[in-house]
Amino acid sequence: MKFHRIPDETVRRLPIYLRGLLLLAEQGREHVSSHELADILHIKGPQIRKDLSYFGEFGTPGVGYGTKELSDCLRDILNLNCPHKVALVGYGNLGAAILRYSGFRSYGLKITAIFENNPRKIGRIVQNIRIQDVKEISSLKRKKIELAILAIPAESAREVTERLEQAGILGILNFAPSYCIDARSKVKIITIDIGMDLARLPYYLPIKAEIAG
Amino acid sequence: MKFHRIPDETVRRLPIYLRGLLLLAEQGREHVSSHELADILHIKGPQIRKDLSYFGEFGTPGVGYGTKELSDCLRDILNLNCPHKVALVGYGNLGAAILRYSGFRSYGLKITAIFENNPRKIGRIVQNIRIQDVKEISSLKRKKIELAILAIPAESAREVTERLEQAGILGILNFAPSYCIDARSKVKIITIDIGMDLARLPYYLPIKAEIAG
DNA sequence: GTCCGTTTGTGAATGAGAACTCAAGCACTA
DNA sequence: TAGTGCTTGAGTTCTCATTCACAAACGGAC
Repeated sequence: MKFHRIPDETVRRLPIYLRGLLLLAEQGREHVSSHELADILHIKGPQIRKDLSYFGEFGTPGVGYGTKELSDCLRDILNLNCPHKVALVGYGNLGAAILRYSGFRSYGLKITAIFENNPRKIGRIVQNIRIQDVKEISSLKRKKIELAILAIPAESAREVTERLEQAGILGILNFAPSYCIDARSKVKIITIDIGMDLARLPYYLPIKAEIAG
Repeated sequence: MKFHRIPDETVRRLPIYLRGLLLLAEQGREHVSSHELADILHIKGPQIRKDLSYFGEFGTPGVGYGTKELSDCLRDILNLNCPHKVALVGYGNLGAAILRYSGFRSYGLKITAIFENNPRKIGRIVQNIRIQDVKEISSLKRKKIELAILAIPAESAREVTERLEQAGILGILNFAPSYCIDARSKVKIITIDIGMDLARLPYYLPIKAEIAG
């Protein structure tokens, strides 16, 4: 294994591999070949092998990958071994849904702080967490929280992002449109834009009004 | 403009262009250059021009693109001119949040049917829509609904997807893990996997425990 | 009507990622 | 110890996407 820059797409797939392996390990499987994993995850075998080879040699020829070993390694690579505290900014419909979403916990990610704009929500306690004023975001530095989920309207996204950055946040999962956020920010931002994804779905409907050229 | 296969990535960006243009038109801007649009949307100018050139010639040299004209054309291309009814499957935390999300409406997309598994929710009326049993999904054919949003647990994703397909659904916005869904389905499926996106965020944290090679 | 500054549309060049292929390696058998 | 059947790891090829660069086109000034 030589040194290589690791493609973004590879990193994007690592959590998928991890989930598949955990599933198999749960079922009692000790080994799995890249070919079988490919069938399960709908990702081609060579793709899986190449992705993994960027990080080391985890498999044994003739046998495959140890489900337990490889999932442990992937946890290490993804930095999911130590638990991470996450701040949730915005407790509207989406924020509330995310707080209640349980899928994060198995990866050691836990929401431990919530911030809101709306004075009527500030002070309320949900899931044992007191909702704080957005102005108190700076307190995150003290609490050593490095990750945040941004579930607020587009208008305030830029300002809040800057505030998070100043509070020492290093990674953001952002649900606001990506253009709302300062492009030259040093923080790693992963954007999920549900509206955009739904808006391009009708494009694929077969009965399509062609536009004049 | 010669005939070209249109790249997926281009289609993915079209709604972004549309949103930017609508924003500018609202502000009273009549024209915009690709360079200015690039600054706003954080997408390079040549990229924008090339993307648009796949569909026709919308701009005038020396002037730029008409905000109104181009946004109308993009609406046509994206098939967002006629209103679309959307079925929401799964009325848990996420489903409820999506129902209340208003961003869809400006694109002519409206949720007009809701399905659930949980007998305690079936029959309830939310936003003037009666929650139906998942078993009644076949009724979508009669109602001429072609799009669906899937906000259900991973376990039932495969079965429900098949049901949707049989009911004539042609496009799905899916929030379950992508491997849960039959890969050889003919329906267009766009998957959003929030858990996966959050799980790879810690990878980018600078203090990273390197794994042994 | 002509010149000038600006902006488009697009072929060509570059870059990134996916897929293919196969030599090398391991388990198992005898 | 040698042979067989799988499976990995990685160099090569191929496909797709982005960026560059420039000729052609337009508005406005004079």
